[in-house]
Amino acid sequence: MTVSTSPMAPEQLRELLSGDARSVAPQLLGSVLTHHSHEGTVAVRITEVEAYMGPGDSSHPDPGSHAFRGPTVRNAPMFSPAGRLYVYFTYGMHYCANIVCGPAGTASAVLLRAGEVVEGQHLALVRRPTSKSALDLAGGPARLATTLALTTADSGRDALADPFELRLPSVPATEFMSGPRVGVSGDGGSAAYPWRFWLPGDPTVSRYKAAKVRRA
DNA sequence: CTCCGGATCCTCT
DNA sequence: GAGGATCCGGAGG
Repeated sequence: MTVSTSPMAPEQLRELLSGDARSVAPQLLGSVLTHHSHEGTVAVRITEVEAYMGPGDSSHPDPGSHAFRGPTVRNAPMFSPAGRLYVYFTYGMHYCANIVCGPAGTASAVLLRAGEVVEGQHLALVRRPTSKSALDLAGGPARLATTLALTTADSGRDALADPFELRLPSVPATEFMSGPRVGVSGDGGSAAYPWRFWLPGDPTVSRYKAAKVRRA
């Protein structure tokens, strides 16, 4: 797969990310997040994201957001300047990573849900030995975080500075899909919050699973 | 292919 | 004390 991204001055990129997550999220489709370490370099082209808002925007309260009830120790990076990482630990074993958006003081972030490993496939496979194909190296938010070696130690760090790089696509995605967010319980996961965005037809995007209906 | 349960512990109530 | 922005493997169709 051809990757076409363009370099951009960090301050220009940060300005772009300072919009709210719902408008920034689709612009991140096709972007490439790179992580360098002593182990090597892994780069992921983002194919699926979700927007989460904070309590500051009263016109769009987001009950699915970690920041819905205000700042806590865990979600503090969501309130920090655009371009930082917000990484959290969940289900007792998984990490998930967001790019913080919006101006400092608001809590707007984009969850990186899936991507394609475009550099460092071997290292990615070492980090995710259970992967059965290249497609699932970063096909899921926790898989993507593992592939890039992201943990809570990275939460609050700047994604636009060493050891990270973020490049937006040279041409923004002209077509993308949107729909309800995955795994969000309550109203926040309903069709009233169609804040999941993905590149149509990309094989790394998780197949949509409708919430299962249960009988009493 | 789909469905379902277990893993495992941090975070906030 | 409950539940989670998930993943994986096993059972069944």
